[in-house]
Amino acid sequence: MRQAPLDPRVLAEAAEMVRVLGHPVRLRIVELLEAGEQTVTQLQGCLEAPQALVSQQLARMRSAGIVAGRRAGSNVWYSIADARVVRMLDCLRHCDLPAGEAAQRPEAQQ
Amino acid sequence: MRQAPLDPRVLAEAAEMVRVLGHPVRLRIVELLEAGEQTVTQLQGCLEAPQALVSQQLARMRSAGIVAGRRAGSNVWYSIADARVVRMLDCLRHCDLPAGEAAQRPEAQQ
DNA sequence: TCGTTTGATAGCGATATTACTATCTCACTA
DNA sequence: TAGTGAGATAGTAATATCGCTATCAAACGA
Repeated sequence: MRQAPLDPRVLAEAAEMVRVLGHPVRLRIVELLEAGEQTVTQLQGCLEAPQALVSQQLARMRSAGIVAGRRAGSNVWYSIADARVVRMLDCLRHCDLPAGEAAQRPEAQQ
Repeated sequence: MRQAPLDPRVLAEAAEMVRVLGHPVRLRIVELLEAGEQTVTQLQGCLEAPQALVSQQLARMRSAGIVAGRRAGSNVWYSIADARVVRMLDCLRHCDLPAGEAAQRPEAQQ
């Protein structure tokens, strides 16, 4: 039974979102944001990455509509702005390949 | 309640997979493969894209372990090789934002 | 007002992607 | 064996991404 294919526009949108998420730092950031709003400094602390890098990745995600920032005093609190992201994370978590899948990949074996 | 974060190794793996999926043509290909094995020519027909492009994207996905090809005579039948992909598609489909989400994006709201 | 903290950007070099054309390798068949 | 259809791959130019340093701009506190 054929699944209904994604509408072309939705697919393009989805690909764009997925691409932005396909980066280790950005993926970790959204994972951290899943727990609630975080400031750049907080994220920076968790990621142990230079501030500029964190800010850059946030900017990229912001312009993709994945996260949103809200200024409060001298801080900017970031949060997830696209519901699809949460489900993607959920999915990735529940799909955590049990170490076998990666191993049994043929790929240049021998 | 904090969700258990993705294991770092799994996260890196996941980011890699997600990145590969984050491309309109590749995303469409896996969507087509969801319906079952397809040859390159079949995919090419659906995608209306030059053969080399399809083959290249397949190669990229193959080397990422996302799809697998099996030769049968002069044809190569491709199929999805990573279970996570199917769930990702599922997730994207069930999240198909009904044109509203994109519109109500805050984005530089004051 | 001066210094500090928090965050955003500019600019840059290195590297990766993209999509294309042209070519090459198979497997099959006349 | 020559020809053909199905795929894979080299080569390439345009563009995008990555992560860095340096700087800029607010907001705040002394």
